[in-house]
Amino acid sequence: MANDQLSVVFAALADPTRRAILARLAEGEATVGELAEPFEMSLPAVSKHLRVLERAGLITRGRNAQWRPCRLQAAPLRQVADWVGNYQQFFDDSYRRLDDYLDRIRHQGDTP
Amino acid sequence: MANDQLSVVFAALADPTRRAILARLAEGEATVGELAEPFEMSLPAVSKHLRVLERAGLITRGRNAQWRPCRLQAAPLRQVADWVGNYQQFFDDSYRRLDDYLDRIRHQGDTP
DNA sequence: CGTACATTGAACCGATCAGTTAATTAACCA
DNA sequence: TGGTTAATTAACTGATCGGTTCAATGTACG
Repeated sequence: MANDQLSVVFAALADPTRRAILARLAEGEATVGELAEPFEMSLPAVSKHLRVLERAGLITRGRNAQWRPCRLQAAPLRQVADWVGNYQQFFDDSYRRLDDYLDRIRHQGDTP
Repeated sequence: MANDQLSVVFAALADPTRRAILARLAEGEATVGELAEPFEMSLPAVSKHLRVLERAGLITRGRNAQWRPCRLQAAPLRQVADWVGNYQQFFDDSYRRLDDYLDRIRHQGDTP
């Protein structure tokens, strides 16, 4: 995998377990054990996922006795939003073309 | 890599070469040779990148004699935009917290 | 027909990934 | 102090990635 920041973020997001973890963290911070609970995989596996998310800057980890509460970080998600936002114009064009197409087939029988 | 659609799309985006290819295609369709031109890698390497993008639904390929023109497809990018949009609220909260914080340190000297 | 061009396929390589189990660290608690 | 709990590290595995080179395919064109 490439090591530029955006690539690291996208790679971190390319896994449903990690996205589920982010969704959980959007509701508030949680410990590793709490985050692992919904999954069938081992704890070290979850720990590795968290490390991937941390290296992508998507989460930070604090310390509270023997717990390591995780918190979601918005910045990389904004990066993603900004990147995909560059294609907004393309979305719009794409929709316009679809509309045109639908208009055309809609009026196809009008002038045979 | 997981094989659910969104994971496949994110994985495809987790490479600067592939993102550069998409950026190029946002300006209009192009052949494999044209797409490969800016890069130092071999043509088969670019061909592989294109296959990854195609399997993610990010591009489609047509046929024109011995050329295979590639076109950008908006749908998966919309998927990404929608996904990240779910965190918009979190962005806003995050900004609000930052604003609060900035306000606090800004007024720190006011009431000692 | 034969040759040149655009692209893909096949086989291979080293690196990384996602998971496992077992051992280790670190903090609490009685 | 010793035991329990939370989490990470270490070592290993099979699969996938991103790149290479060389060969094959398919199309145009003289």
